[in-house]
Amino acid sequence: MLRTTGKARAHREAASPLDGAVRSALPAALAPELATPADTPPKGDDWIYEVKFDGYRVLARVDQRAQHKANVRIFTRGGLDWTAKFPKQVEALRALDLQSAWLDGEAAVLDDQGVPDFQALQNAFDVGRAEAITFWLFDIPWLDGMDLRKVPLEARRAKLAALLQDKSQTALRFSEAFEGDPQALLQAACEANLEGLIAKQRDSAYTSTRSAAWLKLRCARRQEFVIGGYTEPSGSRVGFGALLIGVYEDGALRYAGRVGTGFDARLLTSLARELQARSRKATPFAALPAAERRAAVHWVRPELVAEVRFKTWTSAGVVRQASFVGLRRDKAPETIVREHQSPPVEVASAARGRDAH
DNA sequence: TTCCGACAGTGGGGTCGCAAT
DNA sequence: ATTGCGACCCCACTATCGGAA
Repeated sequence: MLRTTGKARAHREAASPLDGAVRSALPAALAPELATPADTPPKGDDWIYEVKFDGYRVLARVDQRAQHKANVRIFTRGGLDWTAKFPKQVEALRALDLQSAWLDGEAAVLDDQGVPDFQALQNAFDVGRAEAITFWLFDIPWLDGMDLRKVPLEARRAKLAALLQDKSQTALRFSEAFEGDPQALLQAACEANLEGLIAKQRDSAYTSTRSAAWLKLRCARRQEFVIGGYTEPSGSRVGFGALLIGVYEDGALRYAGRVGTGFDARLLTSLARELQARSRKATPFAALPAAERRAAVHWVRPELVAEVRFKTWTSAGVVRQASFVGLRRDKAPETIVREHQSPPVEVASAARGRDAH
């Protein structure tokens, strides 16, 4: 099944009656396989490792037997038809030496250092900038009438690599696999500022669900932030919605975004009490984005320090994909600044069991 | 019986398009 | 012209439930 929330689905079907027909072109059985988050690399040598591209997941359907224009279509993970956004890829897919196929990969834009840049990808959809987009293809669950989903991963990838031998073109590229000591590979990936690695079992089938055969190994950053405010909870949420966090820069508290996940119900309640006890009228942040000035926010005295795990800093200087780790009562708020050279990899953390297998 | 995977529901940043102001 | 909002993309995380073990 495609993974969308019930709410989102209802919105979409109400918005466009065509969407249902479009989604039906994407067989439920070919929904993209998802990786399971893991804290430590797997043991053993029956795994291969690929770069985790920070982009949009794409599934491409090619059917050259049909002579009409729609013989190549590109779908998002949610099943939306985004063919029109990738003209260069459509052309390149038509030129492949095959009759029919489903191809699985990630659309990404690389920066100067060869690191996938998510914001650059979003900008690339502007007119005339789609040239920068590359599909990094890593799987082929269907080829020339053959269902390859039960075929071992390495055999599928060999077929895919054979189709993508032309390295001169940038529209479509084969996502190379790496072998070796997983700790060292992950360390190297993180030092290269990559988002992480995907570990895949060599002989695994293509399962269309979240599978333990595909593991997501993240390069997470973490550091402390000063809590300067919080938002109201909504829906069934208790305590508060999100924390507004910041770091000191030239003696002033600079806004660094929100963190709204990582708390359980008990922590939401107890933290809310501590925040209310520090309530104040004026914002402690030096310069707030306009949207944040308008938002309904409660300000607090900047006395609490939160440790936060996040993926990247955005160009606006706020954290992306942040989650709360814990309060740091041992840290003085005035000492909290942006850490530029923090060790990026957290391979040493204890396996939490569930994620690791 | 216990455990685990899938799902729903919170929360985040960013872009786009469109309607309201 | 500006602002607000929802629909998309990416995602992290918790709570819950039903079926597998």
